[in-house]
Amino acid sequence: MTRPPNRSEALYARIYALVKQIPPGRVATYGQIARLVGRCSARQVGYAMAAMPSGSGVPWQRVLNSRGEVSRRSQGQGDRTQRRLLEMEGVRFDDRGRVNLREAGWPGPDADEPDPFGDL
DNA sequence: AGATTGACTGCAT
DNA sequence: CATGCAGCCAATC
Repeated sequence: MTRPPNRSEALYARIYALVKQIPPGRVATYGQIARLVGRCSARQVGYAMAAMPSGSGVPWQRVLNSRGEVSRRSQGQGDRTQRRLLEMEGVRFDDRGRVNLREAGWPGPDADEPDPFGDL
């Protein structure tokens, strides 16, 4: 049979699958996704996002950096679009353009629902 | 095969 | 809390 799929492709598929599990109004970090996927660094997650075709159904806008901020893109105004999409979902940014990960952070794939007592 | 870049992160200053 | 530097893995030249 043909040779097995490249590790990179499987890795990308994993990343996309996890990002798809992030519920609206929540955000995750590159490092968080990387750890959930395993054997993957945050850079690969960012790279996967950049290599992802538009319209793939992946809520890429819900992935932020470890500081809870929208990462600056090398090209285009994608970062602006990302922030707008998140605000539209109810994610609030402070004056410095940062999101409170303690509040809007995605708990994980096993807790896709926010806790009812999530008030600190 | 070596060097450079990239939607990153953690630690030191 | 802002800035700087090293580590990180894959893609591109």
